[in-house]
Amino acid sequence: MFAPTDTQTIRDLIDRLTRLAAAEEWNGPLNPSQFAALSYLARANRFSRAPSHVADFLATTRGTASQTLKALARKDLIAETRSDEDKRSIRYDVTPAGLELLEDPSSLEKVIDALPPEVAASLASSLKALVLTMLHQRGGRSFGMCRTCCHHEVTETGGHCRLLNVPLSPADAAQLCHEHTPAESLQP
Amino acid sequence: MFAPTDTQTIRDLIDRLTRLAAAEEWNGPLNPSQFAALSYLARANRFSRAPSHVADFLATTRGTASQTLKALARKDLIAETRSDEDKRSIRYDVTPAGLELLEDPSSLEKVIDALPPEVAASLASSLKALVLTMLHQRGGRSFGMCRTCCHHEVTETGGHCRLLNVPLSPADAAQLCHEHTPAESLQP
DNA sequence: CCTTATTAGTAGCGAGTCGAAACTATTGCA
DNA sequence: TGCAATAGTTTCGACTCGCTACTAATAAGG
Repeated sequence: MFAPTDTQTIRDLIDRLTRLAAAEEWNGPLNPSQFAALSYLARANRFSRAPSHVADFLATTRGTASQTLKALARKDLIAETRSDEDKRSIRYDVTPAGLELLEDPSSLEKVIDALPPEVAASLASSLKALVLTMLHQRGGRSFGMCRTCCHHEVTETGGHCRLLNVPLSPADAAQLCHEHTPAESLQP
Repeated sequence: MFAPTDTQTIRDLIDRLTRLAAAEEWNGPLNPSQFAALSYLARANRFSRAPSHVADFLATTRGTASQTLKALARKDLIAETRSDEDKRSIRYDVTPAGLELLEDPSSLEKVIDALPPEVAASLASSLKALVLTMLHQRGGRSFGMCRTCCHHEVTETGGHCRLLNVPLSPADAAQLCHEHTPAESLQP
């Protein structure tokens, strides 16, 4: 009487997990959206910290992202920097106060931490596959790390991005980029 | 140079998956919360369809659940029934229109459907473990099916709930119950 | 009995999400 | 030079969400 794993079951588990995390989480003064935006900014490289990039990452609109970022800026967790080359664009950097807030793990993170490593690895790869498929369907960007990007090139000093034509430090190469394109395509 | 699967990575994937689904999803006129509530009501047994049960399941407050249910009732997707035994309590049943709405799968469900069965099974069991641990921490209920409950008893006519002392049809035993307590505890 | 919790559900408040549309400023293109 | 595309913001309306205060019904204890 083994039911084949129900699609709805998985959908439901993901939904409940997110809700449970959201109910418990509220990292300090932040709601889930604000936390997700802050967490993204802390991991994105300097070319990927504009409102439109945050909107892309969070799968929302620029308008909504703009509001969320303004809320974070009001709390001094991020600071805006206007670009010189393109006077339209803005970059939001995480302040020390923001980084501090990101340090303590949420209850969900603690629970994930307790998973056996091989279970965690398998879970991560399944979820990654789902996310990539969803992204592929909606034409969204993958936002991976530069070192897994097809535009990334390893040099003797560190790395180099062929697309933006800029040198990348090892720290840079471990950050998320909005131009990221996986080096290996989905069907190998 | 294999990074051990990062806790934050998994947290982030779950979050992104939910956001992608939420952005795409919007089943008809429903937002994710309303859809989750409707989906729950369709799967819950007749003892588990009150606002407080929905609140428990969605890990929110009774106030919020009440509003969400009122919104669904305004759209004639659920109908309220007042109890005779306890004049305080209300039960919301899904209407034919509500059931119809639940039929077409969301884009996330389609993507999950495409997973190889063994991957889906492993994913489901990992997620289930995470959800159960989170629930255990916050003292929440598991909302499983009667047939996996420690109060459930198999009889010749179908099943029986020792807790509520009521007979259960096979269909009943496959629904979610707010009194559900797993037959096997977490540490066997 | 009668008083006093306790429980079930609701209303209202304030902050915030979210999509959509309208709007400014800047840049790019032809 | 002009027009379209782009970056970001603002405003609107519907809704979520936690919170507090509230009503009504039930349960418990004297």
